[in-house]
Amino acid sequence: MSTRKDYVRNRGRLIAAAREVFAERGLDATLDDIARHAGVGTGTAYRHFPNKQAVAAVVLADATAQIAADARTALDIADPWAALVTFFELTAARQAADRGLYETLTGHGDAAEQARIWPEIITAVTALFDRARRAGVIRADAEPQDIAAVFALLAPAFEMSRRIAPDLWRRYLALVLDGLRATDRPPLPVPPPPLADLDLVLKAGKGRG
Amino acid sequence: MSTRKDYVRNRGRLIAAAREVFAERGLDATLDDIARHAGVGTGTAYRHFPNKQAVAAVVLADATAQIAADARTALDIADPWAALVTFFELTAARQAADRGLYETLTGHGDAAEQARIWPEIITAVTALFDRARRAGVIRADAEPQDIAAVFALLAPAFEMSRRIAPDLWRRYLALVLDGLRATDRPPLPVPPPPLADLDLVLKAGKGRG
DNA sequence: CGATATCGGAGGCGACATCTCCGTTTCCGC
DNA sequence: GCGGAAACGGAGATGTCGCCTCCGATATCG
Repeated sequence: MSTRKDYVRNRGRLIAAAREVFAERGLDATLDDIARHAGVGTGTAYRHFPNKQAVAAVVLADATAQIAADARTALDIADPWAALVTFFELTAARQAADRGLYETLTGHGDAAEQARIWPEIITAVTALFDRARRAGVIRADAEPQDIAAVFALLAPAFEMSRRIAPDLWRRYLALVLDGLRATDRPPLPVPPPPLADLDLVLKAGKGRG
Repeated sequence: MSTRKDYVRNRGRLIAAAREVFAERGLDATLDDIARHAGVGTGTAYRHFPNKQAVAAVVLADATAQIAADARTALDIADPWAALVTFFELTAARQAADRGLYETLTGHGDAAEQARIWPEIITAVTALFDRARRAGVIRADAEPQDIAAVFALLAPAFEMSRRIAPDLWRRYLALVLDGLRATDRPPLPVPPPPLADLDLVLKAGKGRG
């Protein structure tokens, strides 16, 4: 913990660069990439952080916390369905803009970060779902853990958006939300995965077993 | 092209092993994996096939052709919505059982195989969509190219199914189909990607730009 | 049984990401 | 300013991994 000017400056540059690089290229980006983007040497990067995971943890901690906060904030919206839609759209927008973020949320990143953030998200979303169900605006057989699956489904939509049109994800989010809305439709054919298997839900989409 | 007993036997073993290995582990499986699974040496594998892509092409050619055939067959079903649902369920089931297949369809594999099969699929699905739209059972703003996106969205669901419960994908397919069905819902917020960008839709979900 | 096609799998090769080492540069207190 | 400690930079050592080749061993068949 130094106060030297160059040390502080480079630390700031590294974190800013990490934010941009992870957002654009995802968690596979190398620490060398980040160092180059920050305009510092790789040695400097490794002096500031023991490894790539440490940088990712710093950069992504508040991004994930933000998601949970958004879910809690959405409870302030009076209309239960509007609250749910607002939460999904805000969260999806954050993910569409940050590849590292949705990779983290959907299981490609640090398992510890997921284990920390998901229970928080699920708790907040459960409140949103309960309210929506009481109001009869969400299909009765939707469960809070489906949100983890929905985020996983949207990951390819975010990727498409990056390549084709920045807003394309809105189309497929709307499609999924319409499927989630209450109607006279037949019940979903299979129960959701048990909450205890949330980690498995998230790891899906990732390769290797 | 030999008729020696060991040659023919090993070729059969290799193709059978490739089918299993690609289905279970996806296109990232190595030809060495396939050889080991077939109980032959890697040298043998490389004598029968110039490289991994060649094996994949042999193994996946009929699987993808089957999808297109399924779409055409679905046109024989009288009810337009039932035809669409049947096609999706059949195709999704095939993909859920074969990781190599959905990786190929959604852009992780050989670009040539995709370029060959997708126009065929889109043509057949366009007929299904047109009929459904005329009958008013599908939302008017759904386009045939959305099917490529829907398959991409389902890929994570297939992955989950493999890890958690073999039928879990049915839940999320049902959700998406319910979103696709005609109702009094607001139109989708963004147009679908142009047909000309189909290759970009498919490449999404894959890493690196 | 011998000629020849085929087999098997160790290992060469190239690519790639992680992280270290040490000569050079910057900083800051005196 | 000046000197020494702190920090920098980036070449390259290291380890991993997948692709594919080579050649001595083995199987097939006339």
